[in-house]
Amino acid sequence: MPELAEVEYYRRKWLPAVGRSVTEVHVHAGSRVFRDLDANQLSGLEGASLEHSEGHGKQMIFRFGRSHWLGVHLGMTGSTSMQPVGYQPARHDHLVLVLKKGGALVFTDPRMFGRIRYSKCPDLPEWWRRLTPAVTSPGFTRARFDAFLDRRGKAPIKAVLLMQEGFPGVGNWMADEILWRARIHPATPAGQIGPRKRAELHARTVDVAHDALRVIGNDWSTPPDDWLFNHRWKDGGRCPRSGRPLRRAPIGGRTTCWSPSWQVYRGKS
DNA sequence: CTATTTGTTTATCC
DNA sequence: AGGATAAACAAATA
Repeated sequence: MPELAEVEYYRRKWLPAVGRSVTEVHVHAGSRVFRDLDANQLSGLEGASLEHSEGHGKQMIFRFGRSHWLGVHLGMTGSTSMQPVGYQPARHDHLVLVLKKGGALVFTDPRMFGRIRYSKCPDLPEWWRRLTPAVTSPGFTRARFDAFLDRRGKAPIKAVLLMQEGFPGVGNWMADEILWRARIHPATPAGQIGPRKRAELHARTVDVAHDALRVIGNDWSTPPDDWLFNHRWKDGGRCPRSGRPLRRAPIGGRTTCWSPSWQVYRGKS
């Protein structure tokens, strides 16, 4: 479920706990969400208080005390929540941080594609520092964008937009929305897109990220009907711009929705 | 029972 | 060697 804006929405769920300390750590040890991490290490959070948090693409990081870093990735079905006093962990809760003045921070994920990271170190951990520039940051330059597209020149642009090292936070619906706004056919090989269309694609990527954060990131509002978003999963859905039927098919390994009458550009020029 | 899912990693193919 | 693609992961839902 979560892409850039949904991740921001969930990250905020834990922010009311800033300044409060952890009294107990409950883990579902051995759960896939911990991967190579020994979940027992998380007991290091006991006694530390939540101090700071950042989001980046689909990743979030929470600092406890001065040197405890907790990373959360929601995968496909993960979510974070803050629960009231006396909360009883549910079946798919993998991490529960009980807070000193009551309540708990919870990470839940039925499918376990999500991931919890933990590091104890003075500075930002390596897995956070190596992230590439956010699409909403000044570091997301045309030069970097061009180099990335050229390097993945044979892959369909839809697949390239989903690559987190180039477009952190972009997921399936955002990629479709970006391509629809830029009027580029999703199967277009990335290297076949000419400079004018690249400028369009770069700009629309930034727009969709900002729009998604504004609309979904705060309170998960429903986007307006002039986005592709509201039409993409409906059978018989129509393009808000051309009024013609939308199409769905797997491209780049993922179900893709586009407007054949609107997204006519297929490369070159 | 089958097909679907807004994600990532690994294996395999080219 | 490095990029492209498919499979695997696991569970809920339609």
